[in-house]
Amino acid sequence: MKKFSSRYSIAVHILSLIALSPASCTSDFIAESVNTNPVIIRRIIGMLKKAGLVHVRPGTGGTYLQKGLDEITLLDVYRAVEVADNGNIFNCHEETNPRCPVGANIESVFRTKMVQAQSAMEQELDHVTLKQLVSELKEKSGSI
Amino acid sequence: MKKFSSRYSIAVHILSLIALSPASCTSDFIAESVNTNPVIIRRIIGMLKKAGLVHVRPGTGGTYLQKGLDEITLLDVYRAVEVADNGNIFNCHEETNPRCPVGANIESVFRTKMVQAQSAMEQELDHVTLKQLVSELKEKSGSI
DNA sequence: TCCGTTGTAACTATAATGATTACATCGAGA
DNA sequence: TCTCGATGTAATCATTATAGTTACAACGGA
Ligand code: FES
Ligand code: FES
Repeated sequence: MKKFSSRYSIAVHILSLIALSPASCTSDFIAESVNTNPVIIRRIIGMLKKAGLVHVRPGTGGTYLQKGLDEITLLDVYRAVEVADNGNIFNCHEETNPRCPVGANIESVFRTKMVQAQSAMEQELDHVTLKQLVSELKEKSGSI
Repeated sequence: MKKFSSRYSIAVHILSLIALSPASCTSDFIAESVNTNPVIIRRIIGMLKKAGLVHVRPGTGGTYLQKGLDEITLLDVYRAVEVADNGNIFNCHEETNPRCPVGANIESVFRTKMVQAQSAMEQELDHVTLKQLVSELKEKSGSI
């Protein structure tokens, strides 16, 4: 890799904007705050919708939270958009030489350790709700 | 992203093989266990060498650990090969609209949370030494 | 001196990402 | 009912990381 897709930070941005903005949040409006193309926004909103985090008013336009701010954690958002193939961020090279004791067994040992490490990260994300994040945002920006 | 590069799992594989194999570990020998091209192995060994984890006998051939197995953690290996640009695995979209309260402030708030999550993962990796990993490998494979 | 090995450069193919254009569809309001 | 703005989505393109491969100079022990 290098880095995760910026889908994640954009998704958090979108949800925060919806939470804070009194205006109707169309993809054009959001795109202006994020500073990207509206289609990028719509794609990400599509994933958030599929995860049950928001609903959209088709035709008329506008995206709205489907849950309370304190019911959405950063982990929920992460899961909604990250799409780490089957959820694992660590890659294990496949098809090692089975006749070598290391090649035959290292995969399961390595994988176990990686699952632990990844879980530690995800638990951390699970402890932060959008409510907390948005309140920190408000502090920094004075008011909206 | 999707996933981290398999460089990481291959690096762990290489170090484990060196620790367990009585034979001289040339890139060809290692490549056969990992089941890939020797050049891939040499590239990764180059990174491990730069990190001070192994040394190589040029000319003659063979790679050897430069530290004790209990002095090398999975975090050391991760740092040696992962090259997550400047070390951050989470991406934050840049150049948001500074005139929008969310765009102006979300980056620093988001970044703080991500650093915490990433640290939790890295701490987990720091708690596993190659010694532990290799001993688990031995258990699974009987003996070498 | 020979010969196997290392260290790199160069090239290719594949895949993910981000951006963009295009357009069918929807739905509220005139 | 018709219009108009918004959504949903397909298609295309440029950029970048990765993995694999060939080629070859440099090294150093036998
Ligand atoms: S087999 Fe996955 S670590 Fe080498
Ligand atoms: S500015 Fe980085 S989250 Fe939108």
